[in-house]
Amino acid sequence: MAAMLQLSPLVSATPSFIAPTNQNEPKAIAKDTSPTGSLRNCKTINQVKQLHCHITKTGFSHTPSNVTKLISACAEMGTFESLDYARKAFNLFLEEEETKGVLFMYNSLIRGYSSAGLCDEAIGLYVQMVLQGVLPDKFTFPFALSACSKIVAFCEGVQLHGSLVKTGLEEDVFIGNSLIHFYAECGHLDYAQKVFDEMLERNIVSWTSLICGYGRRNMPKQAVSLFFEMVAAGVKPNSVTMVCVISACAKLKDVALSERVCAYIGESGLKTNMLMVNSLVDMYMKCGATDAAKWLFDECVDKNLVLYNTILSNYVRQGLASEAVSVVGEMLQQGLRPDKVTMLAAISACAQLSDSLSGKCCHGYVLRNGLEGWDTICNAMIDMYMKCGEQEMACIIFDNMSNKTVVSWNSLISGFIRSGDVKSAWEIFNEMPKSDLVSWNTMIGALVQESKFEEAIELFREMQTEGIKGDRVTMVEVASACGYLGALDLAKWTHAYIEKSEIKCDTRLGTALVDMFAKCGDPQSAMKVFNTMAGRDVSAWTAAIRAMAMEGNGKRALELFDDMLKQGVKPDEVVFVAVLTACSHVGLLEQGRNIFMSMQLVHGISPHIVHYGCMVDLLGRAGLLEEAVDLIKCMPMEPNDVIWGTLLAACRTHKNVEMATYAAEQISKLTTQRTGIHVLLSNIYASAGKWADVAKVRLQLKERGIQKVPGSSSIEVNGVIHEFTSGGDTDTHTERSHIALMLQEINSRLRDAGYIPDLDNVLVDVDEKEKEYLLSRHSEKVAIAFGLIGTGQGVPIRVVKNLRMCSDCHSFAKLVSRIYDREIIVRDNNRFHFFSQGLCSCSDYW
DNA sequence: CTAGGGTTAG
Repeated sequence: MAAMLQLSPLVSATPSFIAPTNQNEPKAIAKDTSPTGSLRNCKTINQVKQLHCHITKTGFSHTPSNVTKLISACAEMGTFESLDYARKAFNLFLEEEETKGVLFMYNSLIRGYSSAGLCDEAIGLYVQMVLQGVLPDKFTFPFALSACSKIVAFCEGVQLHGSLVKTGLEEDVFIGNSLIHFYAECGHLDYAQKVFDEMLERNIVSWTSLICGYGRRNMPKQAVSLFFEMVAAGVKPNSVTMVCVISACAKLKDVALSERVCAYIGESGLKTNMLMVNSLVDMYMKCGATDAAKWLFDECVDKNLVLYNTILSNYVRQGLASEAVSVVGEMLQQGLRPDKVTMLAAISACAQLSDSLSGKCCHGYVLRNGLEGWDTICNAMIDMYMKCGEQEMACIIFDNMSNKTVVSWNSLISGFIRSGDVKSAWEIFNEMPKSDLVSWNTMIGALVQESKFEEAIELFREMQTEGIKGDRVTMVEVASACGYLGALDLAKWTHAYIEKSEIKCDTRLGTALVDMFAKCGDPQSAMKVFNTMAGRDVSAWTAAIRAMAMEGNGKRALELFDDMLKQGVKPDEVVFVAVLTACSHVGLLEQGRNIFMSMQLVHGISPHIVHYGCMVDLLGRAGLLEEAVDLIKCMPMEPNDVIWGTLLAACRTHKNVEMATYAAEQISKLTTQRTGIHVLLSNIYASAGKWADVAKVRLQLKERGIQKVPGSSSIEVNGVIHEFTSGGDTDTHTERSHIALMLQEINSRLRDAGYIPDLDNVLVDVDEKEKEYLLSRHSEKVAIAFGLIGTGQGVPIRVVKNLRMCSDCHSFAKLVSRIYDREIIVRDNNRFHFFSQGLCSCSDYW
């Protein structure tokens, strides 16, 4: 403390710390008759210095009253320089004088430091004053507490609370309000509420502080109900209260509730000020009432920078980048200077539009205005350059950052993943000093994107051992991985994990869970999740409809679609794909036709080529190949390889080689072709025994370097996923001899029951014996055999196959389900087959 | 003396 007091040497006439004054400063002294009194009129620190110098020369005495005036003038300015000047004058005074009158100086300085954000200084000064034996008063505590609130200095604030209880000041309403604010800012709403409850006297600030506290701690419901409680208690809100409660409404995204709250603006006769307009615009934007927000915004005559920034950030958040760009234009026209918040939004808009030219303009503006010191700005630029495909530029910014945050690293990682450079992403992920939840989520998401589902789950486990808990985003990725794997036990575990960890299941996660259970062949669980979901949007309904479609329950899928329409959910393109797929899976021909017609006529949605594909599939599967071709011919767009491929698949089902050849000819005219189509065509020729044509197609495949995707089936046994590839990969499996024996046993029991292998399904030209052998090694058969070994009686066998199941395997599974009295569920690449007692849920229509 | 607006990555 002594050292602190000796910071400045004792000076008599002119204080040594007075900097040379700027003679061009407006003269505050000019009309002055009482020199010390005019200190408070000073607008700049140089005026103060000049005046101070002047009155020191003319016999200024360092009386408590004079020094207090000097200090409060400086503290009021709140600049580092003015505070420094005040502090030095104060220290000087402390050395000359006793403690008389020093309390006011402490109060002014603590307030100055606190409002300038120099909170540590403010708290330090409070400590100094107590050590010096100066008793804080009812003004000291609010200043000191506000400093503690700003830097979330919980322990210090609690000590202050303790001391003020001793001084008996806790009944003061200002102090109570400061305590509420302090505890709320520290996240202890329980303590804030307790202070509020125990207050003997409350005013509007008490209510507002608590409402604001709840709102900011993401408890907007409590904030709004406290507001209604306040109104019911007869307390009138003021504009600050309204700003707080409106921002809570924005978080709830509830327009109706917001309107109820806003009714009090009129009722209280409150004049709307700039801050209120701003919070209203923000609220309407966040509630999705963009038109209302824009109307208010346009009505406002003297828009300020913050209002522009509000609408701008919201446009960017909603992905309306071009709207944002036009707002920036308007703003520049009004002569407003973009600040760092504006630039943040502008840079994000450039990122969304992949507009590196405008992005570079923003970059230039940032450099010219010295905004590159803000890490958020640099992070946004990294993201922008990455999204514009300029990795080098992003890396330069990253390398030049002196204060890299975890967001900087994460922006680089996600940028590399987006550009397909997963290797670099991994390097950064492993290299970064501190990874957070977002980093892990990004990497897990990348693995899911790469179809490395087991690795994704593995990384999720690793993340937990690192002590990082998953959130909604993590679980959406994990659920999606489970779905692709078709691993029901893992899926159940994931669902339980979400419930146990109290992860809030929002619409997105709920939808992911419905999809997961559907893909794992558990439509009951899928529907259970769906039925408990709160805000079901069109994608949630789509997931449920798809679940029913995959199960082959076309009727229920259509019922769900009807329910959705009845509940007023607007259908989109995607849901029609699910509904039409459901129709084609069970051959609901008329319903499918009607729904397809209703798309344009009732819902105003023009069918996309995908929807035509669904119709071709529906007609083709039903054997109406001619009608399918007619539909293709009158499509408003050029048919692509998928359309012809769908027709080709139908030709295979109905063994129409002639039309298959026609479809194949059409495909060969197209420049873009998928692998699957060639394989399909060669399979059709193979089934028909046209081995010369098969060879031709195979040669084409080889020439283009296209490889046939090998059939592969997986099955989860005791939490481990076993994968079998068609054509003898069982050799690598540890249970290979068991599986081979089991397959032999199954085949002989099936043969006794009258099973004859359908050799049409073997697509290579070999002798009968060899065909039979190859057929018996289809991956789903191997997986079923392994399932029979590895699981107990009564446990359903669940197999996931990457390709469409062949008809021989289908008959095989039906028979096994009867002879071994087991439920078998096979998910192929687009639907499920539930085998039980010799029958399949698809009634052999698939 | 106490309460209030806009902020990047998954």
